[in-house]
Amino acid sequence: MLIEIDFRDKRPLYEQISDKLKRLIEEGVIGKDELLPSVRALSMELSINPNTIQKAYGVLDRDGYSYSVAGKGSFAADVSGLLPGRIAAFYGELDTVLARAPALGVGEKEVTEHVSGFFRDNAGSGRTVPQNNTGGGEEK
Amino acid sequence: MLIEIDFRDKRPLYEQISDKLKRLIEEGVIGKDELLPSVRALSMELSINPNTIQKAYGVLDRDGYSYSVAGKGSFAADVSGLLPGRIAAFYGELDTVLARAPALGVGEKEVTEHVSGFFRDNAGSGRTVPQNNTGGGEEK
DNA sequence: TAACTGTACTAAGGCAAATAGTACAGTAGA
DNA sequence: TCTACTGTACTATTTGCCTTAGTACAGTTA
Repeated sequence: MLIEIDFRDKRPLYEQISDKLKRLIEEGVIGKDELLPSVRALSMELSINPNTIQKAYGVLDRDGYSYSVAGKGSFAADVSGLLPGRIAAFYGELDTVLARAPALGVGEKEVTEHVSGFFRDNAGSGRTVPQNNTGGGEEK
Repeated sequence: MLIEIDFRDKRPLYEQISDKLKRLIEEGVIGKDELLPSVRALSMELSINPNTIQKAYGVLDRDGYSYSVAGKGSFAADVSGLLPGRIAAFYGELDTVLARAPALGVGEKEVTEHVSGFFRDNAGSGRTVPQNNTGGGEEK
């Protein structure tokens, strides 16, 4: 299934779930206005209390990754507007990791080569962000 | 002082303390076989319960960053043997961050330029890992 | 001997996460 | 309308981890 729980992960369940759903929406695996699994269905599938799923969905709504309609369900939102912030966060996390390089004796050359290797290996799956859905999705 | 507590950080105090001490030892700020502050002294300085400091020191010992001798104190260990593992972990974390790049539309070019900028800005503080202490330090 | 060191306990309080159960309003199809 | 789904909002309880508090013991050093 799309979502799997790692019980060795010390992070809260609701955080794992919301994070994974965020990434699926970011990557376009769950498209704009697509119906997310219902709270109760996902709770049964993962054998997790519905309240925990509800909390995860509340985070998604709050952070702009989904919108919920009582009686209908929760739908993936248009996240194109979140792009600048997410890109800034990406570079911030990158800096946090890079900050440890000097103490490890890892220089710019090694990092650059590693980056090249990464993009070479992921050339096939390197899908561009699906941000050109303008026009097709009507607000339900 | 070398160690400061960030009470806005949601991580446990003992984890913050052990992490900061690890980095200080990694970077050579605390040299091999150098005496760490005592459990009680650090607990008073940070206004934290001694048990919390003790727990942090236990983590350091367990992870090979220090060795403790009852009656004498805790000393920074020789972490040169940990380098390969730490470098591997570094690249692992780097890959985790890079994995989000494609979905954000961030390509190899942008990442490489950002990396160059990072190393350019940190040129002064970019100290090489102090791994050539072989011979000087005797096991106490 | 005195003052330090690390270490090992027990006990208690606080807090967030997670579970359990119930209830209510809105939607959609038979 | 009836039924079954949907999200949402509560309260209560349990669980586990973190932190504090206090005490105790063995080893080291001046």
